[in-house]
Amino acid sequence: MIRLEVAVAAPLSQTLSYLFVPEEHLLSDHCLVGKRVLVPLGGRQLTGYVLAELPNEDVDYILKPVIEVLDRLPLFHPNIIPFFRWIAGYYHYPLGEVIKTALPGGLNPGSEKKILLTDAGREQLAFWQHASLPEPAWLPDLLVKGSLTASASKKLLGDKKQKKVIRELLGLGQIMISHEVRKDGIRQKEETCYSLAPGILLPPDCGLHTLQALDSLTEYLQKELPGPLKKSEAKTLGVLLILGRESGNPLVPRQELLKAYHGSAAALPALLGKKLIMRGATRVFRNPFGSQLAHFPRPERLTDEQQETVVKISAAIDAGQFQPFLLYGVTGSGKTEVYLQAAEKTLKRGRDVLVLVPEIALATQLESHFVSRFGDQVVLLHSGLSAGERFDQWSLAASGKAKIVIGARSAIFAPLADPGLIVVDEEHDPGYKQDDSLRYHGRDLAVLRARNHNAVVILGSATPSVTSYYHAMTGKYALLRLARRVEGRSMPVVTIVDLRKKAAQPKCIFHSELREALAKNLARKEQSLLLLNRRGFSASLLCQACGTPVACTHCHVSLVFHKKKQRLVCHYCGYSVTDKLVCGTCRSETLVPMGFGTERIEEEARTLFPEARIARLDSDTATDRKKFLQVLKSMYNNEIDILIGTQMIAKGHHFPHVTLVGVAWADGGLNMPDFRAAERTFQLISQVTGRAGRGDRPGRVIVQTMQPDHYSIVFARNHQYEELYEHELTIRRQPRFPPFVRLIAFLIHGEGESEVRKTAELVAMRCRETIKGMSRISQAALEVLGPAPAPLERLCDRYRWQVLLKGERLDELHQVCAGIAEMAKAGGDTRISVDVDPENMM
DNA sequence: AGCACGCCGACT
DNA sequence: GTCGGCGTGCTC
Repeated sequence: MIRLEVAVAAPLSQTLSYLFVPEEHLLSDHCLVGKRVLVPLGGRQLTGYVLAELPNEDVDYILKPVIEVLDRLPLFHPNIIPFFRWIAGYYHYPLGEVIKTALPGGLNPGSEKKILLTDAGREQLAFWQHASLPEPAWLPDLLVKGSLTASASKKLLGDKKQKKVIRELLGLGQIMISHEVRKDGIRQKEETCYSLAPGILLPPDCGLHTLQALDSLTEYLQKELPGPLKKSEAKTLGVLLILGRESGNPLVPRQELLKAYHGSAAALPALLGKKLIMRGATRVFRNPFGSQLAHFPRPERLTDEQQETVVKISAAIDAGQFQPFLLYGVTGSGKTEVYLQAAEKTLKRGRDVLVLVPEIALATQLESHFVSRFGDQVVLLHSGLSAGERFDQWSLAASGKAKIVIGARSAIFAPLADPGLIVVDEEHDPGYKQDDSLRYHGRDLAVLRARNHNAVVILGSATPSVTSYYHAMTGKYALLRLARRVEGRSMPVVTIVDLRKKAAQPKCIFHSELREALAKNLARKEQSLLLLNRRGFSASLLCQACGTPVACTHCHVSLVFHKKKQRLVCHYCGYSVTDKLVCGTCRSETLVPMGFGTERIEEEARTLFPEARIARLDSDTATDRKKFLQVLKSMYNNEIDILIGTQMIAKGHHFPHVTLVGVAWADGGLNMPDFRAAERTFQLISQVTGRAGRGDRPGRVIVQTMQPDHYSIVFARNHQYEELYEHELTIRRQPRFPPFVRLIAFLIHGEGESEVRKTAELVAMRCRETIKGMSRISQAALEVLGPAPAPLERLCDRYRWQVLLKGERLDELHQVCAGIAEMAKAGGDTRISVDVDPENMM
């Protein structure tokens, strides 16, 4: 009998203990740590994660036993558990939910309340169908199917009504409630295999046989094996023997047998009957790699800068100590090759490699490079995979079969036993910060995990985040620089076009410079890229009579007009209406599109250059990874002249034929109430600028803006990263903002406006009170801002208020935070979420 | 999060 | 008097 420490997948701040009674034969050598268990908790059953096996000392409550062990093999290594615990503490999130977030989805069984129809109910229902429909609408619709989960009915009826209906019908005896355990949706995929039965006489020289020599082998087997044997049967045996030898595994998948010799389909059952072969199953791992990955050969030589960088990283890998690097390399300077060589070195030392990339966009590029170099040691973890593929890739890493994991943000939790190198590519990318539930930062966790494993971590970027560069300047990270592009390519020339002066050309997004440059590029048969960071046709529809934009009914934002769909869409909650509208304020019917989106740019480009091959890439056109890859591929193959898109096209792609990049409206993000707005604008322009001139011909960039003198735009034009960094520091020193302080944002949101405001006031008050009770020095260092309505003060029918906490020391901040986390469940549906190190201030 | 337990208003 | 509304607190 053992006691287990279990973190359950529920918002509990503590872990719980359960009893486990092992079966005799499994007693000693099967450790449960890292496996999931099904456990009872307050009248229901849910998934828990075993964190430790504890000595069975007495406790003052009665332990309940584990219901079931859900895994045969652990899902994570025990050495990652301190990492999970740290995350739970740092981000003020329940440990069980942290682990649930970390694991691939779909592995979370638990009991579920189900509504079942009784015989009486069935009769009643049959009667109703002949007469009129009964009041609860889901009765005929869904109970006909036999059962309905309580949560599904809640969705249909609303919480209150459903409770009433259920009680009524329960009283009438027409339904009953049952608790059923919902099992994993995800299974291992298995494949039928055959092997030769043991003890079969083998030909002495069988090591030499190949499929070419099948006929002689068949003859041999037919002669030597006892009992009459059809030719097809002997041949099947021969194929089985050869394929088994070739792969080194006597279990041969049925599919491969059939492929090699079609006649085996009929022979297999006969052979089974004669006990000459055996049937089995092996696990197969679903393959998420697209069929057509480009092959990238190893470059013949590195640049001097690359060489120097690799040497430094190699030394750190050899030392086997925690060492963070910030690799600041301009676009096109060959950071990827540095990663690859560092990975190679790490593998040689017998350790694992973890590579993080921002969302799917980059995975494709880097993925190809890593697969070209390391083959099937590489697995992939990102949102583009199906749940089954994800689970398989996870298992490959967990079992040690795969040594390299490439993935988006959540891959930081990949179950590698011994990561010796963690790479975070494009470390400045805001996509590394998860913006709901567990609000972790993939890059920050990468540094932490590297520290836990005594690993090297490389944060790579052409435009490092101000925070990371600050850490490099203050000695927390070692700085590595790649200042020059590979093969002596020059940085593109950037021209800034002042949109204010060109207002004489109405309603055209392409001002003369850009239009002429596009035409020229088209004539030269070179590719162009056009960036605008807003999808849809126009930013809004404006009432011409009273000037009011059409707003979302659920959010405090204007609706974006999508011309092709002929709908107005809310980009926050997805609400949409047809464009046949009148102004909500003055009933006027003349609504005019205002502002631009990628859809509109595409339309104008097609009118302007009817002969050009134009494509658009944004989340409207790239609905899945396949479509996304298709566009990238045709771009790569020079089948597109002008590619229009959102930031999706700015990130990390290598398009060797692009020589012109246009930014339609560079300062679009500058007016956001976010202290990082300028930093982001600089990054976006620099990143997209970096797409130009990556081939033999030099690149050119045209940036259109209303604020040509803004420092972020001027510095981006001149490729002056350090200057931007210095300028940001002077701005952020006073009033204090990161990197000089750390932030914690409390977001208070709920349906009731006054309730939300009141709770926000309470949160701010509680913060200030806690601070009052602290030392003088702490009081001076800590600062509470707010409460104030969030910039997006209403989203998805919920009002939003903010309280911001500033401080330098972690322990002080967390002390204040602890008091707030306690009150996280305010009255009604008003919630307080804690965002440590917020990236998105909206 | 869910669910039980417990304390007050409007119905038979 | 009870039914059923929802606020508080616990879950090994």
